Amino acid sequence: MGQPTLRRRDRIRAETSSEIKAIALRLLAANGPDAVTLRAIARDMGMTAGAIYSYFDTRDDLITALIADVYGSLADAMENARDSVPAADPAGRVLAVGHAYRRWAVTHPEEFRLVYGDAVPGYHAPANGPSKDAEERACAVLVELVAAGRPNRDEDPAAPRYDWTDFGEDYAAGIRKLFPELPPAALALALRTWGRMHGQVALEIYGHLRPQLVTPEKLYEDEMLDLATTLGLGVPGGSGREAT
Amino acid sequence: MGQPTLRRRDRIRAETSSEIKAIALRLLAANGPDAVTLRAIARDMGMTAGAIYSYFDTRDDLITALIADVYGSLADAMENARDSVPAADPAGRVLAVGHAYRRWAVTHPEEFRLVYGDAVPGYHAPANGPSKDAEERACAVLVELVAAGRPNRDEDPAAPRYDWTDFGEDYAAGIRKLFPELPPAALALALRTWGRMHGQVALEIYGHLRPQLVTPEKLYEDEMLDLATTLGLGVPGGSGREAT
DNA sequence: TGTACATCAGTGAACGCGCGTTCACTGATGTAC
DNA sequence: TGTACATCAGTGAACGCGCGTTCACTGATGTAC
Repeated sequence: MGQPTLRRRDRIRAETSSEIKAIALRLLAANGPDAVTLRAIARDMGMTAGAIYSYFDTRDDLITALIADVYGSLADAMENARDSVPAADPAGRVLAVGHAYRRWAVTHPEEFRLVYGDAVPGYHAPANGPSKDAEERACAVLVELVAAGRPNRDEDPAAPRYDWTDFGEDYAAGIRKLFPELPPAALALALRTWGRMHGQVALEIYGHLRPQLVTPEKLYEDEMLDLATTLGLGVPGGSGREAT
Repeated sequence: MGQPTLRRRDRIRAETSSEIKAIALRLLAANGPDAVTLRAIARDMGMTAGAIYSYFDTRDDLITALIADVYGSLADAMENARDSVPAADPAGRVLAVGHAYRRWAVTHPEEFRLVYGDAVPGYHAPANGPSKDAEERACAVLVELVAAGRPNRDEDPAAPRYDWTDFGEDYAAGIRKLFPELPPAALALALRTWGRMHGQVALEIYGHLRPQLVTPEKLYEDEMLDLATTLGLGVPGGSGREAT
């Protein structure tokens, strides 16, 4: 029975690999991005720095894996938020997803910086992007929100301004496979939605809102309500067909 | 005549100090934040690293000065944009300022990261914020934009939700001195405006929009048009009183 | 069950690197009379 | 105008630091018969 034992070694390998990432995250959250070094991680694990090289070829590979994990957890949070509100209440879903985005960022500020800033000094992301999957999942959630409002937005003057050549080829293909009937303007609106959630959150996390504004969540709430209106989704709690 | 010569020394001091910052900026723009080190700057100037210490007490002091300068240039760009459109066309002003914000960021991506991200590894900003003046100038521009739309926004349901205790004391005081009749809800709206400009720009600069979206300026244009509507400013080119 | 061999995770010491910062000094520039 | 002194910008060598990465090695774990 060579299989079970081989599997045992593999399992231990996978566990150690996870532990490396977990400790890297802990260091990131506790002491900021500068603290995430191979030596510090090894120190925390009671290992030698060199040992990490049997798990990750390079420091940047580790960071890349970290970003993918972290981005995945943000995508999880967004998906969970979406699923926590019935599809019949699309405005409610926008609010839920929006607040999940901010909530996640406020609870995981260093992770937010890792994904959306240049948290780690000297890190260079691989060419194809460090975490295409998670980014696509997050995007899909937004596209779904926007798509729900389409019936109320048909007269949108901006609609005819977009066609698929406005988007990256691979990216557009990926999204169209998930939403075959989606018009390009809806994807544009989804990206605008993302930007709108992102703006206030980024300002808050990077400390540009906090001393000046005492109640950022109130401001964000207003922004999300206005966003739901822009998307033609009516008012939270409604069916999405009843316009304001 | 001791004065003129004393002034000469002072002038040379000021010039060298400026040159240090200029070279730091050049390094930042050319090679990214990791390249901004005292040694690299000194190397570029044909000086010794230690010499910089007669101009800046510490590396962080230099970075702080840099941020203040850079933020000031962004504030300049915003003020110029505002002044390039007559006050009678408030929606046009929103578009001008919005595009100036993005334009500046796209032309100075590293500087944008310096101000709004954590560009420089190991840098810790001073307690009172590295560039309160420039931030206040930029904010004032936005408040002015929002204030211009007030007549058309009196029925805004969000208006009564804010009072001055929602804002930092010093910050509120500074703004109220500039705009004595401003209601707190207008300041809230100004911060939301900022967030809205910032979101898409930050995504673009940090590379989250670019491969997926080919025409970010088009998307941004739409966002700014919608923003002008939200602010109750009507349509660019109009007087601001004629609602859509 | 027992023995000979293979695998491989982790060691520990070393490498070269560039950094911020300090300090005793030199030499040109400016000052006072 | 000339001389004695003060200022002070910049030198150059050194400090200690922590980093990523490499490599020959050890010793426990697993494999084959």
